[in-house]
Amino acid sequence: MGEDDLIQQRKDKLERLRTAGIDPYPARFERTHTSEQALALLGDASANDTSVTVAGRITAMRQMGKASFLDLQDGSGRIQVYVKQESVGVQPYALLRDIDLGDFLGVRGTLFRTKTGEPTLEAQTLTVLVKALRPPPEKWHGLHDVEVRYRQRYLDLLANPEVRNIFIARSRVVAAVRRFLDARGYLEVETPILQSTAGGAAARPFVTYHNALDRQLHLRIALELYLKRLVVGGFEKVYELGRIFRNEGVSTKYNPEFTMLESYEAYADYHRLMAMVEEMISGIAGEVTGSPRVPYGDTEIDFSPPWPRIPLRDAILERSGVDFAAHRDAPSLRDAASRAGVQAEPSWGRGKIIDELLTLHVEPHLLQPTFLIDYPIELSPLAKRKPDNPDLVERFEFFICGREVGNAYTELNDPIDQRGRFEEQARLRAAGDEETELADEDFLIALEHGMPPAGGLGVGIDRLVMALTGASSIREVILFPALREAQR
RNA sequence: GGGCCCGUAGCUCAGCGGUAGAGCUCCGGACUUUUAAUCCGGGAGUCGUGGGUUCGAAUCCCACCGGGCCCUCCA
Repeated sequence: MGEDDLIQQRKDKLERLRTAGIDPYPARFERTHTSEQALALLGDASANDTSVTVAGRITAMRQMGKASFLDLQDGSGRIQVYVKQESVGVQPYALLRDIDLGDFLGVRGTLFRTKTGEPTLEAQTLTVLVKALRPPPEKWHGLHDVEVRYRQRYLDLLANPEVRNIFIARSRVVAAVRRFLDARGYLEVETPILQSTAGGAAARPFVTYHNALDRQLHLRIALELYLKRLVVGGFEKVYELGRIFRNEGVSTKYNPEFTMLESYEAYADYHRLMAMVEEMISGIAGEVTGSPRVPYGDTEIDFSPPWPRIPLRDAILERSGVDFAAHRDAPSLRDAASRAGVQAEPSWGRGKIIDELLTLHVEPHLLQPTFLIDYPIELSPLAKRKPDNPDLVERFEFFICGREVGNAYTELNDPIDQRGRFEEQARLRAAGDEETELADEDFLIALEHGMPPAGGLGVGIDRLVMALTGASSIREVILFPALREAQR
């Protein structure tokens, strides 16, 4: 029986229902209980014999002549339904002939326990709510084909409860972030996704076009520059939780659109932000998973503060033997890096080589939450210099499960220094580096009006959810991850 | 963009030069407390697509399409 035949069979059943005067797609249905609420009633002796009405999708059917058992799944769980010809009548019972797995049914009845003790709803009336025209995934093995899981996520969600739980966790993480920041007096804002120049990060943007304005636009690659304008405008604590877009490859760590949290707080510096990150993320871990320690593979991640704070220079020196502070120019550092196995291309500047040393030698080892602090100025065109060392900036990134999850710094608010940094980025771009920060004249004008000292934070929400749920691929925490166009 | 692996029934998979298979799903029959219900019977396929080698290709070779993992790219 091919797929088309299975669908035709279900269409035939649909017609039989219609012929019998049954609407297979009624507009509404009143249920009195979810499956979870109904099951809870069985523990309550005073509720015995009360009539309950539930509704859900049929996930299993065991028919035994004049009686049948159905499993009904709804948003709260699953409940077994017992349908007896004697109770519902001969005609309604015969209806089951035209019911399939995947159909939705409303059931009114009373609760009892079977002889094996399973709480069960004995049906008095059945109502067809939806006739499904395609068969659901098979029940034993469930759905494992990764491509189908991603392309038809609804089937994945129906068949695999652990997948459902990941996305429930994701929703709770986002809600907890909002609660945390709102409670600290932050204001949630929304800034443009379509921008004339996409700034705030070193990444290639997607390009699009506005017909009426006859103008090329870019999808944002970061939230940063607009949020800082708001700090200039007097909002002292702002944040945005939003989708950003980067025109780059797809892998277990990267999806071209992902969710970023960025927050800015006047009169905070990067030390304050480290304390806030520890408090926020360990708190979220507790709220979402029930504990600040979360299982990860055969070990566990401990989110309890404080997290180690390691200067980037020390971390790279320890893991690769390269002391970038001892190599003040790109050629010298390139030599040292190549001895440590990093093949730097000629177009790479000093910052890019340091970044590569970090990615290759340090990042994979940072399983437990760790702050790396004090980055070289070449890598951080929007961060404020350290007062005692102008080659370094007051910046940290934090890592969990061997992946970068967040980035923060004391914001550069000196407009003249900022202009100089953009000019340096432009020189790197001219030298062949495609991923540099683009100068944003409008942003510079804002800074020239004066931005208070401030600390800014960015957190990759997808990767945070990965760390909290033990997911090994970013596609497991994005409902509809980027894929190539389907065949056929 | 590169390397390795994968694509066979609606689902999960076996078969790896000689007539396309299993379990579940599906259809018919029996069955009033089943729960991977059971028992009897029956259906189900462009073996990802296109070329090639061969008497003969799901099986070997090449290209393409799609997916996975690893590299590259990427805060």
